[in-house]
This record gives sequence, structure tokens and C-alpha cells, in this order.
Amino acid sequence: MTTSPLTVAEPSTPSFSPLYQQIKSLILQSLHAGEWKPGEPIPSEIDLAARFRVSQGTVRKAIDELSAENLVVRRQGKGTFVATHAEQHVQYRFLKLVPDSGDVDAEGPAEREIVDCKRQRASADVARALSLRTGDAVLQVRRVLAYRGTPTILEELWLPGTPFKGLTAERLTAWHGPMYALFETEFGVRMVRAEEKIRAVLPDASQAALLAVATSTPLLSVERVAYTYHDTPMELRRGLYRTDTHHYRNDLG
Amino acid sequence: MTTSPLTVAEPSTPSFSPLYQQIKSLILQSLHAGEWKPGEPIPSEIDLAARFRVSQGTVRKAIDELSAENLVVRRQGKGTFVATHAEQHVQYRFLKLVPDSGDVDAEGPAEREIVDCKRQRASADVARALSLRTGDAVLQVRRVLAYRGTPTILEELWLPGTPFKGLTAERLTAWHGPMYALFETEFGVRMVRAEEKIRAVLPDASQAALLAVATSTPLLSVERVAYTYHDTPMELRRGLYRTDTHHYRNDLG
DNA sequence: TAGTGGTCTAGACCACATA
DNA sequence: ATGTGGTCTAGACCACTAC
Repeated sequence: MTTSPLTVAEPSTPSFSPLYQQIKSLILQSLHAGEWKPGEPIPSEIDLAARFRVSQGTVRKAIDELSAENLVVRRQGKGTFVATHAEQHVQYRFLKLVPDSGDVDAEGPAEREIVDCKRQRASADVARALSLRTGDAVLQVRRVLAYRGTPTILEELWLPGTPFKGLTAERLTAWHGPMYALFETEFGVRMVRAEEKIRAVLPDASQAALLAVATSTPLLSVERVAYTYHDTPMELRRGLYRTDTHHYRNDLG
Repeated sequence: MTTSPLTVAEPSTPSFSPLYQQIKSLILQSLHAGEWKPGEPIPSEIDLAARFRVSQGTVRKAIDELSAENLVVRRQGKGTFVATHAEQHVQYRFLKLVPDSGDVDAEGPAEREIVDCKRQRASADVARALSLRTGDAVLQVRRVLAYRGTPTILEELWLPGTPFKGLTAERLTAWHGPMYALFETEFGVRMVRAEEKIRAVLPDASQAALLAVATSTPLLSVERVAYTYHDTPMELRRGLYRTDTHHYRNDLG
């Protein structure tokens, strides 16, 4: 391999990027462009090395980082696959609420009920969170999640109208499996990371009714913005969690 | 380098560990044993490679993982250093409470006030969290953290008595800087990771008084167990956070 | 100038999966 | 038997830091 790779890293260029970073970003582009679909394998390291005219080790390091960011999944002997929310053991990718007792349990809420799903115009704060303009079309979904008959999570979420054109309450209700898997397979929107802001709040009367608690019951307010590739916000979610029998679990490295 | 390394990895042994994992665990032992103190450099990759009779690349991969776990810090051209809570920009290693407004702010609470610090016997739940026996000696500390004069965090923490013999309210009050830095320099206890359980609660009368809020104000209850090397729990901390002007920020990968 | 970590390469062998 | 990712090595060169 003596010929030059795609982009020769100029020595002492002000903005310099290691070769493997350039390769990583090329692979990221292909992921985003949908060259390989979620769940499918990407080309082998050797193939990618040939394609980009670099060594296998350089491709390896690029994939190492993509793997660390959960964008791809390596499987020894089989290949490297585009990460997907479907076919994944974990039902709820970003949900950190777990029962106080069971730990190995690892089960998410069993019952889901869509309260409603309607198109509307983005309010100022929703628009800001989703990088839209106030008044742009958005989809609003409300639902309740229950553990063993006990309603525990009240969720309200907003999606940008354009990418999610055609999403209805019926399709949501008919869908069994992770909501993010539906977004992925039906709308080509893959959530890759999220930010949450957590507060303690008291519910208003309607919220309390949906969760079957008193309005004096403190609840966890979890506001999540989920992003797809290139840090594009694609979902705003506001959840109210009951924390009398469950808690939000967080690991700090 | 043709001679065998420390432990020859037997082929097809039931429990097999890659060489670099073995090296990592050897380095970890030295870290735990205090062979290199926090803030000090560890030997260069080449030296470690010679010491363990493996290639530099293998040592490199071991250090890569230690670095990803924040146990060491690499500095190009200078060396690899044992991570430390002192001399670190971040004042509060595990605190995720940030002002609603400021983001770049990155400032922790400016004022700290030790409410009290006393020796006592571990209750059942404190003992369980710290892997002690009920009745074992523990130190209990209570303090209030304030942002610009507004008390915002009420913290109650328990430390195992033996490793922290000699810790008093005076020493805590006299100490300026991160509490974990004091633990590190004065007691040789370095916290490397933590787990938090978060709930929404209402304060009792005394808690409300210390935070200057009504007993009807919902607060974030953050229970943290911090671990030193080898997953040994060394601190139980229960915090009550006001979330009217601040929020708990979490990034989900 | 010397030493450190950072990048890149090339090749060997291993473990795993599949046909 | 073949192809995949996983490990390990050895050596080259680069960038940063210190003396």
C-alpha cells in the first residue's frame, strides 16, 4: 500500500485529522446515507481497507470508535453490523427506570397505552428543542406505560412533522416492539444518542389522574431530546415517572 | 521478544484472557497498591512493555482501556499519569446538577457548609451499601451546598470508619477543594466510579428548613454509592437537590 | 536533542461462525 | 475450508514537551 489514500493528511496543516478519523467520518457518511441498513452487515475490515486505500488496522481503529458509540456492533466470526433498535434485546434503549427490588429483572413496562396522537403546530419551546421554527408542523403523542397493571410512566413526545409524515395513533397502537424500532424501519430515522434533564415536580390534576396518584405525589420529570446522526434532534420527550416503586438508575464513570 | 510473557495464555483454556487484559489487571494492581501515586506519571509504555515482556502495542491497548475508564490520563509528549481528583479542573467529579440557564458556566456550588460530622454505628441499610456489618463504625457527614447564596443541595454521607480514621468536621471545614481530593491525599482512598439511584421526594421539616423550602416542594433524591478500586464501596451519599433553578443533566449514549 | 505518547502499517496467528 | 473479527508483534514516522 504505497499509493496515497483519499485525502493525504498534509503535514503541519492547521486543522489536522488522523487518517482513522477521516475513515470514521467516511463510514459515518455511508451510515447516514443509508448505504447499509440497520441490522445489515457493513463490508469487512479488509474490504473497507481496500476501498479507502488504507491498512486494515486503520479501518479497525475507525470501527472501534463507531462501536464504542453504539453505531455499529461487532460480532466475532460474522462481521460488523449497523446497530438497530429492532432485534435488540433491550426493549427500551434509553429508559433508565428500574424496579426497586428486581435488578436482574431487566424487564421494561409490559403494557403500553397510546392516549392520543395528533398533528399540531410547534410551540416556541418545542420548536427550539427540535431546531424547528415556531408554528412548524409537529406530531404530538401521549401514552402511559404500566408495570404489572400499575401505570408508572406518563409520556408526552413531539416529533418533527416532515420526517414522520404518515405516523398515526393506529400505527403506533398496532406496533409491538420498541418505538424507536418503528421510527427506524418505517421512517428511516435512527436515534443514536440523547440528553436528559431531570427534575422533581408535582403533577397537575390530569397528569395525576392518568397515573392514578394524588397531586401531592412528587414525580420525576425527565425531559429527553434524542438525536439522529450529525447531532440532529429528532424527538422531544417529556416523561413523568412514579418513583415510589421504581428509581432512575445512573452509572457514573 | 520470543520468550514467554508472565503468564502464557493456554490455548483453548476454558477461562481465557487476552494478554492485554492481563497486563491491564497487573497495572491496576500497581495502581491499587499505590506503586504510583495520584498525579504522578506511570512508567512509559516502552518501560512497561519491557517489564511485562510484551510489545509496546499490547501495553498500549491495556492503557487505552484504563484511560477510557478515567483511571489514568495520557498527555502527549509528557507521559501517562495516575488520575487524581486534585489538580483537576472539575471541582465535582460526579455532580450532575447544573443551572437551568448557564451551560458553559460549568461552575459548581461556591459555598459549602458542614452541618455536622460524627462517628456512629452503621444502620442496616448503610451497612449493606458499604459492605459492612450492622453496628460497624461509620462516619456521618451532613452539609449544605449553595449557589450564590441559595442553598440548593443537602447532602448526608457515610464513610466506613476504618479507612477514614481521623476525619473530623474541622478538617472538612478547613479543606478547600473537592472532598474526593481530600479522601485521596489524606486517606489514600480514590473513588473511581459511582452508581446513583434517583427519585422524587418531599422533604421532612428539618430538611426543608436547611434548604429554605416548603415541605411541599418536590426535591430530587439522589442516592450515590461511590467505589474505589476492585468495586469496593467506600461512600454512601444521599443528596436532596432543589430543581426549581437547576436540573440533573444526563447524557445517554 | 531526546523522550513521550499518537498514528499507521504489515503480517502472523487465534477464535468463532458458517457452509 | 473459508472468511470474519480479535489479538499480538515489530517497526516506522509524526507531534508534542522538556532540557
